[in-house]
Amino acid sequence: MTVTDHPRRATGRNTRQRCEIIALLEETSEFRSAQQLHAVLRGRGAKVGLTTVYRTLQTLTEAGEINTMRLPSGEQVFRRCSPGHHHHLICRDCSRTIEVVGKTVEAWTELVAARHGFTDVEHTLEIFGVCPQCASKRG
Amino acid sequence: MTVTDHPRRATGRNTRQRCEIIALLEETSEFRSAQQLHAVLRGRGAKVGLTTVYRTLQTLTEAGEINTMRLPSGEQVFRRCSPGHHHHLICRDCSRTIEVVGKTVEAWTELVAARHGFTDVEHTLEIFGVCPQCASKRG
DNA sequence: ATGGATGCAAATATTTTGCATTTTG
DNA sequence: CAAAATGCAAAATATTTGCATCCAT
Repeated sequence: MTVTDHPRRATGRNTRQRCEIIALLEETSEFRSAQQLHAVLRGRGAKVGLTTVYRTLQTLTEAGEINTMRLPSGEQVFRRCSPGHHHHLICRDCSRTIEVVGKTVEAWTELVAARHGFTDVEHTLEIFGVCPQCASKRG
Repeated sequence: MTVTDHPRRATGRNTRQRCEIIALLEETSEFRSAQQLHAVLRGRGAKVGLTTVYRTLQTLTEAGEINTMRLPSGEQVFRRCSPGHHHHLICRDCSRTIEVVGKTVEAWTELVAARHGFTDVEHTLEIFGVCPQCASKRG
């Protein structure tokens, strides 16, 4: 028996700022940095401090409400949890991104981690290549 | 026919600093940050600037002589290339790193990419967790 | 000698923290 | 009201860059 819905844990008080940040995260499932999120909120006229954005994202991450990862540049990016873990197939030229799901990989990483006695396992996998469109443009 | 040895490309001038950095990288295959490497060199009495360490690591990375990745903390870490493509199982607490090889994953990424018509495919996969030692220290 | 390499200091960039003030429950 | 949340400013980190000097080729 597996419970698949996440019970939307309490993450503190419902302040205006927190609600706005959460609402923004709900809009898309794309990864965005704290700075980007803050800029969007400011652009919309919402009065939210950058510090609050950072602190809220941290709280939400700890509560398991959002996912986070690091870009190769070192920036930390966040997105709302999408129903189901997946990876990305990214075009090196045009950045087109395709979401892919892989039971195979999930199982393999679990196995490898378990074999070495690791717990609290997570993983990141990104596939980079050139998409058909960009490949044909090249010749 | 597959060539497995890397031809040790030229990476500029053989300055004392560069030689010392490269020699240090050769000592182990563990991932270390620029700051760590710099501290070790300084500790040994080698006169090398942090800036030079950063610049040398960047040059070596571009030349394909060393591998680099980001820790969840955001720090960039480097290590000499080991022969053969592999992935890492990394402890979130102590950063202990175990190299793992996975035909399964390699095959899966190839398949996924091919299915979408992608070419020139590469991928990155890192597994994060808590190693047995750190887990027991926690209780 | 000459262009690449170095190193200091200063600039960036990102994220965190101290603390006084505001707000939610 | 009390505890939690906010926001500013400043600190802490990590990395990069300007520029004068140095040195390997």
